[in-house]
Amino acid sequence: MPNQLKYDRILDALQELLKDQKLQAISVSEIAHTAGIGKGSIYYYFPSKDAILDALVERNYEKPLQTAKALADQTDISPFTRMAMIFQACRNSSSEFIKSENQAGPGTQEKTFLHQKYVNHIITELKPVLAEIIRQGIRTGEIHFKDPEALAEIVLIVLTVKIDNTLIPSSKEEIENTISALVSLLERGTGNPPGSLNFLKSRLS
Amino acid sequence: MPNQLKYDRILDALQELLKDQKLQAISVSEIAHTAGIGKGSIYYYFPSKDAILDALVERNYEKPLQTAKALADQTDISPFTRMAMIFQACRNSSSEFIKSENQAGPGTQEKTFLHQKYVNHIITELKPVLAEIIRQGIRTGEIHFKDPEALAEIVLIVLTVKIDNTLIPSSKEEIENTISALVSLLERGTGNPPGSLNFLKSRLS
DNA sequence: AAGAGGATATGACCGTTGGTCGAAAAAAAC
DNA sequence: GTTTTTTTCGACCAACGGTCATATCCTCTT
Repeated sequence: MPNQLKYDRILDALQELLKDQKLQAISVSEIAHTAGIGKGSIYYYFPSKDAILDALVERNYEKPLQTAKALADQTDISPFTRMAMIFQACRNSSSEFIKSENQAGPGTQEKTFLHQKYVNHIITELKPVLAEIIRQGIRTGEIHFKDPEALAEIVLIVLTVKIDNTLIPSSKEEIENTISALVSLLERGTGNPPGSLNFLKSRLS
Repeated sequence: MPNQLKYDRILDALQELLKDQKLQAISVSEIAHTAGIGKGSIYYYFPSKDAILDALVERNYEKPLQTAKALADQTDISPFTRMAMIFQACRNSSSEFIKSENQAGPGTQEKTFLHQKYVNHIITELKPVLAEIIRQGIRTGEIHFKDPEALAEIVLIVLTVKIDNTLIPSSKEEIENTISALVSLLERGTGNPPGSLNFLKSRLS
């Protein structure tokens, strides 16, 4: 909080360095040098090296998450439309930040917490929102399901894991197929006619 | 390869130490000492600290995966029973090895490759097996679904992510709920009567 | 204008780490 | 028994994350 400028400078530096190195290979001194400050200053703004990564993830996903959260209260929009908007928010937020080259070999496995963090962040933040939307859909009779929280979690897990595309790297086609299958499962699982949720499938960037 | 005994001793040591420490907190010297050998010898068997972890993951998931794979050909057993056995295999393999204390706070995120590896390994290895089982179920009319591969993937993603319990740490109760919801979704999504797949829910250890 | 006092910034410094290496010990080969 | 190869080892190294006493800056008060 004290000096937002330096704080951001540090985050920028880490983001820059992450583009072509794994986290383990980046030293705190390196971050400090890239940010144009002394190493000691890093620890004035962050308690640990890991905390910098946490903050970076936080910063990059704050905006899409906030807009997604705002949807929960828009009760005038159909639950399914709002669900589709959340789907879209997930897609945008991921493609913006994590553009890792998926080189083969065991080297890339170090950048994974970044992805883990992304998935974790999105799911935990979005789950209550989506659950609330589902709950509203249940109330209006548009959705039939017993446990809104669990359904929200299932949807978000599959969605984020597939969209992130790091845990189980797949072709674009496979991703589409899985999401299509998820939508089919949702339709039948929530008592909706086939094809009624098709708009959820809309293109992946 | 040269001396399988020492090799295994090292893996045992790491496994033991992982029970109550995160990977970063375990030093190579510590592993060596626990294994009862000199530090230098570690590097006679493994090229790096991370390679030890890789080997450990490999060793721990080989057996349950092999047995799960063997199920694919057991066409005399009902597809649902075989699915339940795969569910069980996932549970066993994870609970056996990954017993992380899920302390709150952002500190624990360093052990993540281990979990990422687990999830990735299980899903990619088990997906064709489960898909084949589902395909057989479709052929016999016990399951109604269009895309067996995608369904298998959805099931495995939710299952492993929840069972691993690292991406979205939850209480045992929440895990049960999510899996119950998945089963409900499966029942209705595959044209089966409610409750018919209940045995898939069987207790988590 | 002076200076007191907190906020900010820093690099030398510390304990420890992952990994290397030459040499010793053990085993194998002859 | 002697050479050769495999295996073991801990002292050693560079580099790391993190700490700290000190230094600089900024803002008030007088």
